[in-house]
Amino acid sequence: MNVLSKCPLFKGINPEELNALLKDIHYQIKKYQKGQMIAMSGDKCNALMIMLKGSVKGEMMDPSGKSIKIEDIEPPKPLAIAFIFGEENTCPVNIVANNDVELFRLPKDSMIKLLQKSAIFLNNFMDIISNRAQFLSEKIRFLSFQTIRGKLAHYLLQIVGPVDGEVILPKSQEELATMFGVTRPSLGRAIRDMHNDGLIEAKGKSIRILDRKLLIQQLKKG
Amino acid sequence: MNVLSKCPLFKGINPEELNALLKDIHYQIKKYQKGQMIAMSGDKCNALMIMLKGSVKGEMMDPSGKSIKIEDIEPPKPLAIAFIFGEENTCPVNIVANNDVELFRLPKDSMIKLLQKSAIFLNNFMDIISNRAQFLSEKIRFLSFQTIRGKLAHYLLQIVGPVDGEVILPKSQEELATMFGVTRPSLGRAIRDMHNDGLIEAKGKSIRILDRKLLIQQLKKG
DNA sequence: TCGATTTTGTAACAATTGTTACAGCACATG
DNA sequence: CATGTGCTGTAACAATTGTTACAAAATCGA
Repeated sequence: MNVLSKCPLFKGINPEELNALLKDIHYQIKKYQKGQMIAMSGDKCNALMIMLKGSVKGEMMDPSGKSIKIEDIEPPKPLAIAFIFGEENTCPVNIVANNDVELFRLPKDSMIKLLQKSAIFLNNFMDIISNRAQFLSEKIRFLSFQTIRGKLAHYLLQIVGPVDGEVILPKSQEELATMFGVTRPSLGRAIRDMHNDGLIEAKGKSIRILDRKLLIQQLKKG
Repeated sequence: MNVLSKCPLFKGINPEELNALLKDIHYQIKKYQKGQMIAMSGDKCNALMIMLKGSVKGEMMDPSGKSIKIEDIEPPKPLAIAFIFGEENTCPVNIVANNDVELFRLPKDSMIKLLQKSAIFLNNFMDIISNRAQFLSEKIRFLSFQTIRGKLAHYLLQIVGPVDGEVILPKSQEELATMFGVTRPSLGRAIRDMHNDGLIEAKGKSIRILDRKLLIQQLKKG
């Protein structure tokens, strides 16, 4: 349970306290193999689930069946925590194991007990919920970029940060395209065009910003 | 305070109880005129704000300065409730008064007091937060439609519902376009094309579904 | 009712993205 | 080293959306 005490939900609760809290509470440890579907879009969110091991991806299927990758989640983070309560407490994404996965699972009513028992847990929960809302809100903003070039400019400025230099893209073009909600050849073209226009130097996964001003301008164009 | 007791945050709390709860708590009533900016994207969300009178709109500015209308909010609903806590408790949208507006404003620390005082309030808060997350999630899904026709099919099927017949669009094309994140002439073209293709009959704001099957197919195409 | 303002309808052209297909490259494995 | 797999680069064409501009229609307020 080392990982569990590192979960942001238990911040400020030391391991002894955590054990005491979990004493009268029914939880499970669940395991999944690579590729297994942990939760399907539309399934009920009836439990708190915290990553103990491995990695999962959250994907949203658009109406035509194409997937938009929302994020990868690793320990010690919780899954779909914002969707546990409410009139329609369904999971809005497919959650799939990227590799072998181990989850701490706490049914909803046990979780409610925890919320009532521990003000620290309650406060952490509310912080995390608002962080999730900010994340979703930021995703909306990103999807509102009108052009692939705009999305790319935004993404590159984010991963490169304020210091110029070469970075290695952490994802394949296919994965990035899925994240951007566009097709891979189109993303490749945008990279090529921006390389040819002198904004970046792109060699495979290696990217260097050549003209940060132009890149920021592209960002502002959306 | 009639409106306040109707707010979903106070569901299950009768007016006497509500008065008792608010007794030791510092709140304000704020007024705004049509067009006034109530909160700006990036402003701190340090208070619970509940609509008492009037109507406000939440808009997100995209990088190029174009606005995407997120929603209109009326009494007795709370504003930006999902963003009050967390590391980055900033408001992600501009909130502008559509007309004369009156708000109940409760500073964050007073709100925390309420959460600790009333389990009903706490439960209602968690329900509403999850409802907001579902709403944001649905917005992401909507923005992932690839075509304007797809967005329109989705929107029309939503407002018409399962019963065929003529509906009057509740918003101008310009407003709908803003909501869809597209331009007004392009939206008009999509409406015209779908009219010409026999999916709908469109006369100004009046829309009748002619071929629901084709419309659902269009929805599936994204 | 009239004038002002807003909304709708539309065309033509430009820009961007999607689709399909294939070749070449990089990396891992036997 | 050879082979298989996954990724990248790219072209050509099709489809969709944005932009600009203007006329007509609808709505609103005095």
